[in-house]
Amino acid sequence: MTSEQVITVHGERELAARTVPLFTGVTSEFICAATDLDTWSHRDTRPRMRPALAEDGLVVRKLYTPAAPAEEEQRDHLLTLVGMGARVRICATGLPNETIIIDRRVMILAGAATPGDREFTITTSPTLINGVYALFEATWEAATELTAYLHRDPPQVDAEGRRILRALGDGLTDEVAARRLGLSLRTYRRRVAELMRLLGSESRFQAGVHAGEFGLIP
Amino acid sequence: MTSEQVITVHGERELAARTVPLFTGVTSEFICAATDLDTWSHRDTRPRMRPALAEDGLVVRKLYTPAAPAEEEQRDHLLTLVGMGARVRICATGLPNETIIIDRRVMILAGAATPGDREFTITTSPTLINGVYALFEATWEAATELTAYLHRDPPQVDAEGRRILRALGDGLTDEVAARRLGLSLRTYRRRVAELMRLLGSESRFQAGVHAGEFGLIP
DNA sequence: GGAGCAATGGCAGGTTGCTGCCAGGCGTTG
DNA sequence: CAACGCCTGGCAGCAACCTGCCATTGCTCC
Repeated sequence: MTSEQVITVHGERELAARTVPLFTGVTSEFICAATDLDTWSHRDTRPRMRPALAEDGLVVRKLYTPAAPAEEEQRDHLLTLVGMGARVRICATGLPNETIIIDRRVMILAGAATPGDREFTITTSPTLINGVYALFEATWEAATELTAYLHRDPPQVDAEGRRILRALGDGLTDEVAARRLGLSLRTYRRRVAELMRLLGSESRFQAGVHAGEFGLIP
Repeated sequence: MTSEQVITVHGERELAARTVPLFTGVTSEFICAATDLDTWSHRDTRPRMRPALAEDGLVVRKLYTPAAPAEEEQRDHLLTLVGMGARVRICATGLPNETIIIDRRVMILAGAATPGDREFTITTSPTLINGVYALFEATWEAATELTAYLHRDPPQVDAEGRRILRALGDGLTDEVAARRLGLSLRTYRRRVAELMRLLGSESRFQAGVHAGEFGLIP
């Protein structure tokens, strides 16, 4: 039996001191998963990433929630990254605390956002890293490419719309669904027509496919 | 700055010695992600799980790849677990090395299956665990319930069926689609009805959702 | 208050989708 | 050949869905 160290640092200051050499020394792969861009790694790596990305052989993968491309500034930055060769995907389901894996040798996990300093852990344990790496792969596979994600019209569906989509997804007839949602048949169908226009669908089947693709049928 | 230990053990023997008390001491949540059931945790926990599951308040979540329910024996075992109150989901995309999180306080990650002994790491670092936990959540959300997964008839859709699904997904009316596929309207609708029965759908919208879920609309 | 506006819901008449029934074609089997 | 089963496609009738029109309601703004 052996034991390995997991270094825990408090606050971004201390973290930066320890990780700057890591970021500049990336050779083969840089992986990052986070909810949005408003994180230390964003602020920290932006100036340093550019030269690294220019080289060949370096894979940069970034995984975010839909919150990231929601704001224009962040979306533009993401597109810039894509233009520089990074691969960016959006994951419809909730995402982890920030996770970074460098060259599959070093991993940094961010703790919960507490009022005081945040905690970060840095580890080099191959077993730990491989485990998290595989988990990341699974999430990555299920996510959609940023470009494809932005290509879709922003499906801004409100709560009622989602209830209607759920009714449709449950296979209810319009009459039953309308009654269940407290709408008149006419209004329900109006809503459905609006949703179909919103989804760019020309038939209910197609609308079902689209709604599924947008993750609106949970 | 503090540092925490990650214990690395070699071989299942040594692991069992360290983890048996953990397994028996589960109080609130037991999470397991793996490719299939042929793992140490399966062999190890089967006898001990039963009483724990009987109690209320204990959540057991298990995440597997489609390989797990492929074999009848394993499928039966999974269904038994479900019957005992565990939640089992199947993740279409690749899955991690075996991961176990107990009460969100202890985490065990399995290393790669090397010819010799396997490595396992045991850690209690909250930051590490929370990070992996959130990653697990994301994968879990994207996965489908075992019962729903088994409920699907094996979506054995032949080439014509897929052409029809594509026509539906393109939003064509039955008349246009039938003409384009060289079928009579009647036969086309027969096919659609068959597909809907196959997909377990009660409306075309629902069929669209299901077809999308099965990846039949590329 | 009254004009304007947006949302609602009833109605009517249309299209589309769904299915039972039956007639015909085609290959297999006795 | 005849009988049988299977698939096809036309027809008819029904159910479901779609939408234009208009009266009503509730709201803001002048």
